[in-house]
Amino acid sequence: MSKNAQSSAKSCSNSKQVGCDDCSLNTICMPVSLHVDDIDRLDSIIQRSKPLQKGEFLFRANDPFTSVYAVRSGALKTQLVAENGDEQITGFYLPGEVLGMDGLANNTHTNSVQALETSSVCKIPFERLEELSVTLPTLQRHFLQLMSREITQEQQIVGLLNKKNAESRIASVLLSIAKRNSQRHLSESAFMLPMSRKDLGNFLGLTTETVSRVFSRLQKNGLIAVEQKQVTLLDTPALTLLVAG
Amino acid sequence: MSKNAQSSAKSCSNSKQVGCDDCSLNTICMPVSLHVDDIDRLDSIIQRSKPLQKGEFLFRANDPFTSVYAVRSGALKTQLVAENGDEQITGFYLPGEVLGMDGLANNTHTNSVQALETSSVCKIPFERLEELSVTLPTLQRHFLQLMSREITQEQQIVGLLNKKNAESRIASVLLSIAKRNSQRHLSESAFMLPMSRKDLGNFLGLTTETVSRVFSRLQKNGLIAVEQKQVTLLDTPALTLLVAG
DNA sequence: GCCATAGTTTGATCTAGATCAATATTCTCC
DNA sequence: GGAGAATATTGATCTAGATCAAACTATGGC
Repeated sequence: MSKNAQSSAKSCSNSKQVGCDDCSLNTICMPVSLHVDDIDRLDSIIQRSKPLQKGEFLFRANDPFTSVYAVRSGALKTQLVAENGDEQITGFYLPGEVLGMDGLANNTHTNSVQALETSSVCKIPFERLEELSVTLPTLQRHFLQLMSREITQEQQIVGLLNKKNAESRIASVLLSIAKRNSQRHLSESAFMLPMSRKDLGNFLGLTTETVSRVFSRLQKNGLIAVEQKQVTLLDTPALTLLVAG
Repeated sequence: MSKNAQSSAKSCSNSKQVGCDDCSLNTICMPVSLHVDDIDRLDSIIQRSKPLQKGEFLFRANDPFTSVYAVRSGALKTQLVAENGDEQITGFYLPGEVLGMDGLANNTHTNSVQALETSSVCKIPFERLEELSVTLPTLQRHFLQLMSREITQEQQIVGLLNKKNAESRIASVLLSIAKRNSQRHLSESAFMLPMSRKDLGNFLGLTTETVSRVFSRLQKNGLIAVEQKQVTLLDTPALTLLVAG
């Protein structure tokens, strides 16, 4: 059994055939109070396909927009590619999180989405979702909220990049992952980073070397323990203070 | 007549009582094909109030979310305020542009919005808009697109901050304003910057000094002419190249 | 018109993080 | 299991832009 398959099996708490109503992630991706038969209707439009292997693309920039996607297991990164070829990672997506709304503006995706490890997603065709939304106002509102949250998150990142040094930025990402893990009832103090130092640096506007140095320094100062991709937060209050500072 | 009143009268091509159907900005803020009576229905929910003076707030962070707003004249800035007090400007909004969608996520605004000069806005109560959207799917879709565009714009800014130097960032903002002016059939090579050097620096993650120096350098190299807030783009291709480089 | 205040410009110096470079470690695939 | 390729760490040096400092200029209030 490969390492990827292991980690996939571990992070995917649902078997392939499970529906939304049985999915342990439904409180994250669809935290709306829907009737049982409404959930069934939602469930009926959702397509589940075979998992993406590490490095595989879910879709690419300029692909036509058809659907949004909920992550079921694994982890993915979204990225923009500039004309000159250099890439900007715009986000990391963990189980329960929804991505793909970038494609709505022009019916074409601006981001490419790539699996960081073996990952599976639920594909939600947008036209079907829109039809469903007409009779389910709370579902409609939920999607507006998801998008609004995406906007405010991006704005937070802009603030992070403009106002914070390398240590704050790294601390912020670590705490963000911790928080999202705790929402999935996983450990919020010990976890596997799904992305490389390079990806993390790209996302945060830092070089690989700086990311590595900051990890070493945080470890030396007893705020975290790092062993390859395994990270343990040893002093969350200090990390929180770092982010604020 | 004050300078502000002049610039307001100039940039506001609509008198106070004009409706959406007569508003010269409707191709920007509501570029959806609506029937005449649908426009009237939209028009009927929109509230127009007295202009904001420079420095006045449209709303503040933590205010309850009730409405989104279309800029009719003037210019506004949106900003986040961190716990430690420092501010991050998240956007500048010009006539025809819609703001306030940040409040949808938690029914509370995360941004504060402040007038950079005398400005008037159309207030669009969101609940009324939602009701209207049920029977006007194109209106619904339009709002999703507005929000999607906001997400991709923020992502572009993240890329700008992470990958580009001071000159590129400034050039990028100048070209952005030029483009938005041209959409309003104003000059795209000569315009008044509505924001201070400080605001521009805050937005772009630069100090006032650096903004000032870059302006001087771009002027010395013949790419722009600057006289206080009046900017003239003298070599748009070179500026475009700067942004790409 | 005059003053106070805020905003802008320009110069000198400093520094966080980039860049360059070398080594070490971990994956990958035969 | 081993060769080669990624990926990560650590060190030395360099630099874009910050910071500190000092004029200079526009602007709003009286």
